[in-house]
Amino acid sequence: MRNLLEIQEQLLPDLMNTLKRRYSILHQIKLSGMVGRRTLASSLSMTERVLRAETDLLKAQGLIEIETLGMRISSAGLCLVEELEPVMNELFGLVELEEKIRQAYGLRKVVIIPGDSESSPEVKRELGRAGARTLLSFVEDGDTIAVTGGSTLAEVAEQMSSLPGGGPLRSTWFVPARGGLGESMEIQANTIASKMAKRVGAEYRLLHVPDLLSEDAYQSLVQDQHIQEIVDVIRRCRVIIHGIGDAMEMARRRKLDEGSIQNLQADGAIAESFGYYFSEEGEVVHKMLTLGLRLEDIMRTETIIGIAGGQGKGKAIHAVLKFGHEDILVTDEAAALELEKEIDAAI
Amino acid sequence: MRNLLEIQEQLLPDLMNTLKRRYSILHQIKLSGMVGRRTLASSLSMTERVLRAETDLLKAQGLIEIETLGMRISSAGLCLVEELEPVMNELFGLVELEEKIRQAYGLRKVVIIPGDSESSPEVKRELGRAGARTLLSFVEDGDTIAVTGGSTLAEVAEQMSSLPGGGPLRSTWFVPARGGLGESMEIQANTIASKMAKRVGAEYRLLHVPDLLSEDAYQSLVQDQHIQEIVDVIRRCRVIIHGIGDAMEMARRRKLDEGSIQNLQADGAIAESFGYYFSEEGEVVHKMLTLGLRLEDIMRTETIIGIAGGQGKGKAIHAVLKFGHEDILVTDEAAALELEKEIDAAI
DNA sequence: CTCTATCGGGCCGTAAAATGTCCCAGTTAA
DNA sequence: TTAACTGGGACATTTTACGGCCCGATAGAG
Repeated sequence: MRNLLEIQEQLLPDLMNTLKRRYSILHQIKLSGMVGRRTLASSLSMTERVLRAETDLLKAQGLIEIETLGMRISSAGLCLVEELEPVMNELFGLVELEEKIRQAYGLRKVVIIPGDSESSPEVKRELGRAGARTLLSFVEDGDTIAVTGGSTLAEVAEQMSSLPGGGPLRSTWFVPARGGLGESMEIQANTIASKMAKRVGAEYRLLHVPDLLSEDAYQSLVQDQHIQEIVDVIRRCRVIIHGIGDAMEMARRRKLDEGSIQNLQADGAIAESFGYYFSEEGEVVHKMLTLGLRLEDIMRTETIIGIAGGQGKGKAIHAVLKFGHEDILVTDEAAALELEKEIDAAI
Repeated sequence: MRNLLEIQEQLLPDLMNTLKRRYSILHQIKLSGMVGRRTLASSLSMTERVLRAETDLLKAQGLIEIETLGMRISSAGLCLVEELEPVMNELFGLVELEEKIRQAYGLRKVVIIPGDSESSPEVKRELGRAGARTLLSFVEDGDTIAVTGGSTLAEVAEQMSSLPGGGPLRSTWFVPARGGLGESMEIQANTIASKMAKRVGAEYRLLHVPDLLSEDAYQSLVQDQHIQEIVDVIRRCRVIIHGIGDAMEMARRRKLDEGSIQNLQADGAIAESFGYYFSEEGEVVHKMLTLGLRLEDIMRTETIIGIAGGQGKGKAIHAVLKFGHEDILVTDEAAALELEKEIDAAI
C-alpha cells in the first residue's frame, strides 16, 4: 500500500499545503518558546490575519496555549511535532530537492513526484499528470506548443483530460517538434500532439516525414511548400514539452546501424532529446536528419519543459540540463536522487 | 507512534471532514455504477450544487469519469476507494457506534472519542475536550448549569478555555449539582463549577455542605435561608453535566463504613451519579444524604449530559443510561465497546 | 420515427467566508 | 514612568461557496 498521505492527497489536493503550513507554525512556535502573533507572522512571512486563523485552530485543538504574553506550544503540541517530524522531513525532502536542482541548473521550476516511474506504472501515471498540470499552467490560449514523442509524453497526453487549466484553448496549436522518428504509433510525436489537442479542445497540425530519410529525399521535402508551412509554425512555438532519453537506448530503438551507434558512443553521447544527442557535458554531438525544430529555435523558445523519470534516466537528464536551455523539469524521485549525486559530485 | 490518522485529526480536523465527504461520494458512485448528479445528490442528501463542486474536483483528480449519461468511477478512483476503505472504516467506525448507542438508549446525541481514557491521560484530556465542546454547544446565555464532581468533570473544566462556543456567557450560572461529597478539592463539584464559570466568563454560586451529615445537621441546613436560595437556583437548572462512577469505587472513595457498602452490594448497586446509586436495571437503590438536585428535578431537566470513559466504566454507564433520563452521552471508545456488548447481550 | 426523462454544464445573484488592516487595553521589561 | 510587546475586537473588501434555474444533448421507451 502506498503512503497514506499520498492516497489522501488525491482526495484532498491541498492537504500537503495545509499540513505543511500548520506544521511550520507549530514548529516555529516550538522553537520560539513564547512568541507573539505579529512576530511569528513576519518570521513565517504570512499575513497576520491568516496566521491568526491558524493559531485559533491550533488553540482550539489544544496544541498551543495562548496567554497574554504570547503563544506557547502545549505538551500535546510538542508531542505532535515530535511525532510528525520524520514524516514532514520526508515530505519536505522533495521540496528541498526541487529547490536544490532548480538552483544547480538555473531552472525556472522543478517538479518532483515521489517514487520511481521506471518500476511502477502508477508512478509513471502520476508523472504524466504532473507533466500535464505543469504544461497547462504555462500555456495561454493562442500559444503554439511543440511536443516530442516517447512513452512519458504519451502518458502526459493521456492524463491531460481537462485539468483545472481554465477554459478550453480554442486557438492553441499543438504540433510535433520534429518529424516522425520511427517510434511506434502510440508514442509518436504526431499522435501525441493530436491527442493533447483533442483533450483540451485545441487545434493541431501534423508533420509526416518518413523515417531514415536519404539526403535527396530530405532536400526535396524541405522544398515542399506544405511542409515548409507547418515547419514554420513549429519553429514559432512558444512552449516545448519534450521527453529525455538515454542515447544508446534511443539509437537502438530507432534501429540505427551498428556503425552509427559506435560513432555515438565514441562521441560520448549520453542523452537524446528532440532528435539531438548530447554528451555528458551537454554538448550536441549528433543530430537526426529530419525536419522541425532546429537548435536555434530551441534556444529562443520561451518555455521549454523537459519531462523524464526513472533511476536510469538520471545521467541523461543531467546531460540535457547541462545543455542549458531548459526552463522547467518534471521528474520523479528516483531520477532526482541521481541528479543530486551529479550535483554533489560536481562540487 | 500513534496512528497517522489521529495526528491528522488533531492538526487537520477540517480536512478530515471533507475527506469523509469526498470518500462517501466516491464510494457511492462506485456502488451506483453509472449515476447522475441529481440522483446522487438526493441519495447522499446533499444539495446539487455542493455535490457538483465535489464531483468537479474528483473529475479533475481523475478519480471519476463524467460522460453524457452520468458519472462513473475510474480505475484510479476504484483503486483509491479500495485502499482507503480500511482507513475510512476506522474514521467512520465510531460514528456508527455512536448511532447504535444513541438508538439503543433513546438518547439525543452520543459522542465517542477514540482510545481508552482509563489507560491514557491524553485520551482523558480528549474526553474532557469533547465534553466541554458538547456542553457549550447546548448552552445558551442565561442558562443555569449544574455540574457534579469527579476527575472527568475536572478535566472538562480544564479543557473549557474559550472553545468556539461564540461570545462570553455573561448571564450564565454554573452551580454544583449537589453538596460537597467528600472528594478532594480539585474534583469537588464546587471547584469545578467555579472553574468552568471563570473559563467562559460566566457567573457561579457554590453550595458548601459538609460531608457525612448527621440527620440533625441536615435538617437545620435545609432550613437555612441562604442555602435554600442556592438550592432553588440549582433545582431550576436547564442543563446538567455529570460524571458516572462505579458504585463500589465511589462508596470506598467516600469512606462509607463497611456496613453501608455491604448494603449497597446487596441492593445490586452498580453505578453512582449525582449522589444516587443505580442498579444494573437503572433503578435507584440508594441515595446520599445531601442537598441539591432531587430525582424529580433531574427528571424535568431539559438537557442532561453524562460523561464518563474507560473500559471499567462500561457497566456503570449502562446502568445510568437504563435509568432513562439521560439526553447526551460523552464517552470513549473503550467504554462504548463495553456498552455495545450490553446492547448486543440484551437482544 | 417521436416523446420524455435524465444527463452534464453554463450562468447568475446572493450569502458567507477569508483576508488585510487597523485599533485597543493590558502586561512586561527596562 | 516609557516603550515595546501581547491577544483580541472590529471592519471594509475581496473572494469563494452556494442555491437554483435553464439549456442542449442523448438515450431509451413507445
